[in-house]
Amino acid sequence: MASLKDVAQRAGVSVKTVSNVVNGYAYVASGTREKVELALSELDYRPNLSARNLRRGRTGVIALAVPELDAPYFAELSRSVIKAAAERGWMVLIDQTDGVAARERELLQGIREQSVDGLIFSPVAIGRDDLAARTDATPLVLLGERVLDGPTDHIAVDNQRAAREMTAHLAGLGHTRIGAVGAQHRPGMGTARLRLAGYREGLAAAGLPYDEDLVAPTPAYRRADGAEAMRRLLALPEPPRAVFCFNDLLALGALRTALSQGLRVPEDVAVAGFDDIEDGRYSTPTLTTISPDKDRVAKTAVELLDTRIDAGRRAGHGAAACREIEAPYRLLVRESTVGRAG
Amino acid sequence: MASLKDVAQRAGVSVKTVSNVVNGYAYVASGTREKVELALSELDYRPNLSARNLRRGRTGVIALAVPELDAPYFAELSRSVIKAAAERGWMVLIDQTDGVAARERELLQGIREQSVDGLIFSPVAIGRDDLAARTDATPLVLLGERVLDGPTDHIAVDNQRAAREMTAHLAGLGHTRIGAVGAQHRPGMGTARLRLAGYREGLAAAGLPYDEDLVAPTPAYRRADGAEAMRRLLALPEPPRAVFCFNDLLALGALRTALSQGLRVPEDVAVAGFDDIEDGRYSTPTLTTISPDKDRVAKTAVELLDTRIDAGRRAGHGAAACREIEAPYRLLVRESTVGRAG
DNA sequence: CAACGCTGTTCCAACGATGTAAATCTTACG
DNA sequence: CGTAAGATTTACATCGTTGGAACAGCGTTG
Repeated sequence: MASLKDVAQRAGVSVKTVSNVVNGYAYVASGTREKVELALSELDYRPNLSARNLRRGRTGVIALAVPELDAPYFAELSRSVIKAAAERGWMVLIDQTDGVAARERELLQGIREQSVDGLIFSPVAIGRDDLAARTDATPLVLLGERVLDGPTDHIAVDNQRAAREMTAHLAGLGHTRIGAVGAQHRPGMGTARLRLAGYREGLAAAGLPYDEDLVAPTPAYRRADGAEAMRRLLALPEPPRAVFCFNDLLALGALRTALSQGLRVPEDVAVAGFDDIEDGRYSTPTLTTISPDKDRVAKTAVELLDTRIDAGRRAGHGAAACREIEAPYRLLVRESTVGRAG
Repeated sequence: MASLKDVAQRAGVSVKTVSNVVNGYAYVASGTREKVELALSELDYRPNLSARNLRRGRTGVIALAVPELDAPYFAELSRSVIKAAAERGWMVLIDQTDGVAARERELLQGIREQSVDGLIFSPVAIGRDDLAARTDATPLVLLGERVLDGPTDHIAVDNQRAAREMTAHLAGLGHTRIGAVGAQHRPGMGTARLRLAGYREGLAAAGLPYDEDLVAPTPAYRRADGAEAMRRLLALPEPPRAVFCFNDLLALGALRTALSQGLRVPEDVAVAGFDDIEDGRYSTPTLTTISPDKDRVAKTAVELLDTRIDAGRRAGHGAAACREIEAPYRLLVRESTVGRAG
C-alpha cells in the first residue's frame, strides 16, 4: 500500500506537496500538480485513515447504538441512518445493546469515544440521571425517548400525543373496552411510559374508564411478547374488543394469537400498532399504526450530530444549546381496525 | 483526554512502562504496576485507537456489506455478525450496497481498505470475474452465493439442494402446477439462478414439466415484488396451486396478494419461502420455509475472517487455501403449505 | 571479583499524514 | 538592476502508540 512518501519519491517532490495536492491546497503549480496526480494514480494511493485521523483528531466514523438490529423498526431506522451518514461522508459502526442497562451505560461512558466522532443512540434502559452522570465528551444525539431538559440533543415523535390519537381512533370506532399491550414497569423505558400515558389520556378524553386488567405488560417488544400478552387478554372473562399495542411487533404477535384462536380482525377484535414497519403493510389484515417519519428522524439525527461535531472541533467545549426536535408522524388507518371496506 | 504521556508523568515513569502495563507485558515490577494502574484509573486513560492502529497496522473494525439492512434476512444476519464479532473483540461497520453493482465493485476494490481489517460481504450483483479482478488485499469472506473455485473464502447453504427439497415438498403434497417467484435474469445473482435450478431439478424429480409461464421474475426481493408477481401468476388462465418464492419477503408479499383476493392458503394455493425470517413465524398462515442457520453462518464468517486476518499479519501474503463452507439448513413445514392441521 | 544472566526500565525511532514556518523561486515595479 | 510581494515548495515537528535495543540494578557462578 503506497504512502505519501512513495508517491512523493515517484513524483520527485516532497511529501508535503503531495499532501497539498491530495487535500486540494490552492498554491500548487499546475505542472507539479499533474506530475503528482499521475504518480498518485499510478500507485493507486489511498490515504491511511488511521494516520490521518491521528493527526486530525477525528475518525470519520459515527456509531449507531440500537437495542436490536433485527427488530424491523431499528433495521429500517438503521438503513436510513447509514444512508444519511453516507451522504455526509460518514461511515457507521453499529452497536447492539439488547436493551441491557449496563451495555447502554458503557456507551454513555465512552467505550466508543476513541473510535468514533459521534454517537446516535436509541436508549431503552437508562434514565435521565445516567445521562447527567455522563463524562464522555463525544457528541451525542438521542433517538426516540423524550428526556426533556436533558443535557443532550434529542429527536423523537411525541409518543404521548400519538398514543392518545391512536386510542381516540379506536374509541371513535365505538370501542369501549380498549386494551393496551406493552406496558413496562422497569425504570427507564420512557417510551412505554409515554405511550401508556397517551393511552390513558385517550381513554379519558373519550369518557372511558381506565381498567388495569386490560393493560398487559410485556417483558420485551417482540412478536412473541405480543402473542403471549394477547393470550392473557383474550383469556379475560370480558376480553377487550380493541387492543392498542405499543409497537408493531407486539401488534403482529397479537394479531397472530387472535387469528389463530379463530377470531376475526377487526370484527371480533381490532388491533393497532406503532412504528409502521413494513411487515404491517403486508400482513393480513394490514396493520393500523402510527408512522413516524424515519427518514426524517435519521437525517435530522445525522445533521444534528454533524453540527455538534463541527462545533466541538471549532469552539472547544462551547456548550451549544441542546435541541429537542419533534419528528413528524401520521396515523395510518388500515384493515386491522376498520376492515377491508375502510 | 489523557494520553500515555500524561499517565507516565503522573506515575513518575516512562511512557513505555505505562504502555507495558496497559498491554500486560510481564516484566513490570509489582510496585511500578500498582503506581501506574492507579494513575491510569485516576486519569481514566483510554488508548487512542487511531494511534494504536497506525502503529499496529490494524483497525479493530470489520465491515459487513449487505444489500439492504431493512430486509429482515440481512437484519437478522447482521445482528448475528455483530454479536459474533463482538465476542472476538471486533467492531462492525455496516455498508449498504442496495444491490447496485457499482457499489459492490467499489467495495471489492477496496474503498474500505484503510478503515477496516476485513470484510464480510453478501454480494448480489457481481460475478466471478469481478472477484478475480480484485486487487485489494483486505481479507474477505463472502456470504450466500456459491462461487466455486473462487479465490475467496465463502459460506453458503446449498441453495440448489434446498430449493430442490422445497419443490419436492410441494410436489409431495400432490401439487402438479408449482409456480416460482423470484427468478432473475441479471448477470450475477447466483442465488436466484441456483434456486431456480433447484426448482427445476425438483420438478424433474417429481416427473413434472417445467412451464416457463409459472416462473415469475421479479426486479428485487421485497414484499412488493412478491405481491406483484403473485398477481401475475394468479391472473394466468390456469394459475399455479402452489408457489415457491425464492425468499420469505416475496412469499409474504405473495401471501398478501392471495389472501386479499379471497383465496385460502394453503387450500387454494400453497406458498413457500426461503430464509426463515421471523415474520414468517407469525404471519397467518405461518410460512413454510428453508431455515439457514444464520448464527452459524455469522459465527463461521467471523472466524474465517479472523483466521485470515491473522494469517495475513503473520505470513505476509501466504495465500492460505480458500475455504468453501456449506452452512446447515432445515426445511420448516408450516401452515402455508400444509394448513393448520399439519 | 569479573563476567554473566536475569529482571525491570528507559530511550529512540517509526507508523503516515498534516500544520507551521521557513526557504526558494517568480514577477512586477521603481 | 535591486527589491518587495506574492507564489510555490520544503523541512521539521507532531499526533499517541509500540517494537527494539540499550541500559541499569543485582544476585550467581566460576
